[in-house]
Amino acid sequence: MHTAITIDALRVLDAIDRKGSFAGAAGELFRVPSAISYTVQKLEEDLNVVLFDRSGHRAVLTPAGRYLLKEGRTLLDAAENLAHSTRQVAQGWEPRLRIGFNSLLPAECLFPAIKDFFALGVPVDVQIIEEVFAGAWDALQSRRVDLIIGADDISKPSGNFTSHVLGNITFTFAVAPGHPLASAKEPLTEEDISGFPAAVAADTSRALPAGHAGIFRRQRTLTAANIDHKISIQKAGLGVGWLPKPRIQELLASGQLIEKQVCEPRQPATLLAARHTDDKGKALTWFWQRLTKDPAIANWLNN
Amino acid sequence: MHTAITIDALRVLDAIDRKGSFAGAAGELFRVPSAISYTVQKLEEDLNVVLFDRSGHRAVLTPAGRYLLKEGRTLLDAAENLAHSTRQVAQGWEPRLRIGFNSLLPAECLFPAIKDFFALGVPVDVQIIEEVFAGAWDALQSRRVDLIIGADDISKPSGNFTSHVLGNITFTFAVAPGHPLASAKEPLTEEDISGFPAAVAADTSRALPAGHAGIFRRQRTLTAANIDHKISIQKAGLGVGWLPKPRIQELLASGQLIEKQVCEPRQPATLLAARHTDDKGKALTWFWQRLTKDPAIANWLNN
DNA sequence: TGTGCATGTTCGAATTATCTGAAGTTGTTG
DNA sequence: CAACAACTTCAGATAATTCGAACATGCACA
Repeated sequence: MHTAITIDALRVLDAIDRKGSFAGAAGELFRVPSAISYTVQKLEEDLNVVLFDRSGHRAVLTPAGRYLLKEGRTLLDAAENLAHSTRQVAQGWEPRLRIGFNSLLPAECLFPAIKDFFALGVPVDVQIIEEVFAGAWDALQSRRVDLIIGADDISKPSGNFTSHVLGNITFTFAVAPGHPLASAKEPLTEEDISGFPAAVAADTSRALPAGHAGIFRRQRTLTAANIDHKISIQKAGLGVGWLPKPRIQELLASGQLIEKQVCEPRQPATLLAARHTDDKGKALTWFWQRLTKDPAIANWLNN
Repeated sequence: MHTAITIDALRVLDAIDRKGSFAGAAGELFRVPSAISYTVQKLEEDLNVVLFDRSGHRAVLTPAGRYLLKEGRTLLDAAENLAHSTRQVAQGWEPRLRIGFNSLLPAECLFPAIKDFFALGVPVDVQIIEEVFAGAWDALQSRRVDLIIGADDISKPSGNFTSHVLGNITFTFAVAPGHPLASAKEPLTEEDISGFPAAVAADTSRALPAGHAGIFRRQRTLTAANIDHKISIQKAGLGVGWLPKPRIQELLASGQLIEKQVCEPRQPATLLAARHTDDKGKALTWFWQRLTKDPAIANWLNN
């Protein structure tokens, strides 16, 4: 069995530097000095690099040796971290939890739960992945995410999923104060609306055309990168369209957006939490139990 | 000599996965299957973790085993890169130079320099690797590339890098008013900061895994879908990190975010040439001196 | 249901890697 | 110049790893 760099060799270099000599390293590692010498010479042979200048009484690291020592410490730390986190994964904690949340919701809904989760001190990285309405189930099914907050209740695919009703979300047709439609007579007709560009949020879900839900045909569109941009576009008067009412409550109150009644109103949508029934990760389980009981989302939907 | 994780054991895991069986790994590594079995059992014993489910006919990785395999590959790559770059430090001319360039730039920018370099007649292979804006630093840090032309400054990791500035945008290290770092003594040290989760904006245009509990980094991460979510996360006090100053000017003025001085301030964001400072390769140095004086890139940016 | 095949394990023996102990070399210091 | 310390050399001992042969088990197929 042959390898150039070994974890043990890096440990030896580290001990030599910290103790100042081969003899000091030998003491720390419970070996004899010739074993240290053997390990260093083997490493130099395998790398084909001189690591110590032995012209003097004491061996001194060469630039290459010092480089290997320094970078090798990073590798040593990484190896220890890997052992530790592997043990934690073995105990049930998955290394990463990807939460897909509906872009209609603001990410702030998740923050109290995430804060509490981090306080547990377990080595799980949490990743918030924005998914549009239609793409949530697809993301869960294809395992781009482990948990969905804000899935719709219509396009649930076949498979072993568990879901939980979070609440309903209402939509408002909104325009900027200076937009011609702001002073138009209500309720707005399709004719009124189709004369202006519709602001559309791009759908991040794969292989789905840009969202048509709530848009009238034959109407020009201005596609935004995400829901925040859609809101900005409508505030700027560049486009009109439906927006989730809780997201723009403050903008409506301050007059930066104007709510208009339309002839064909958009029905509220039901939002679900969803997961694969069989997934057993401890972090997933923790978030599921927490978020299905969390009033923050229900409160936000109702405001 | 005793250690939990060895480079050789990780190599064995890697071969088992790639070849699909212990027997396949044995063939690839020129060993007999019982030697593979011995190595795996030794690793399991040293870690005190079951890595393979042997209830079936074929051994199947457990979640902990899969985790170790995945992260272990990072360690394997790092060890190989360390051997390579140590030789580079020792020898001067590195055998290979990998140049990552920003996909916004055309590769033609590099051609005059590469042509002149080949005319030198030195035995160095040059490799051009296309990287997206945010992925450039990751490529450099993980040593998939040795030199970056066109790096951004948003995702620059901590570490010893050299860069050459082409244009400017200022960034601010920001925390929420109620965050512990808000009242911490300035300038903040890396130690101060690494005790709190870092808010990281995921790069959606490239299939890079979002920031994970990297075995090389000790700081926890919370990955946001985009820069807006990163701002929200930091406003909520869930994470800390760098934000583009013009984007948060109003939040700073209104007190929703607090600007903190840090020991290692972030350079302005623009297209940069970037490299590891300690890398001493002669080819790297040659290209660095050549490309940082080359008007071709600056001319292209100004047109 | 029985057979053949493939995968992985067990275990004794062999091989290889790493270590120890003793002696030697070299540089520094008093 | 002698004493001391650091590191090297080298033969032999010990430990780790490998091999080879036999065994156990699961799967596919007739």
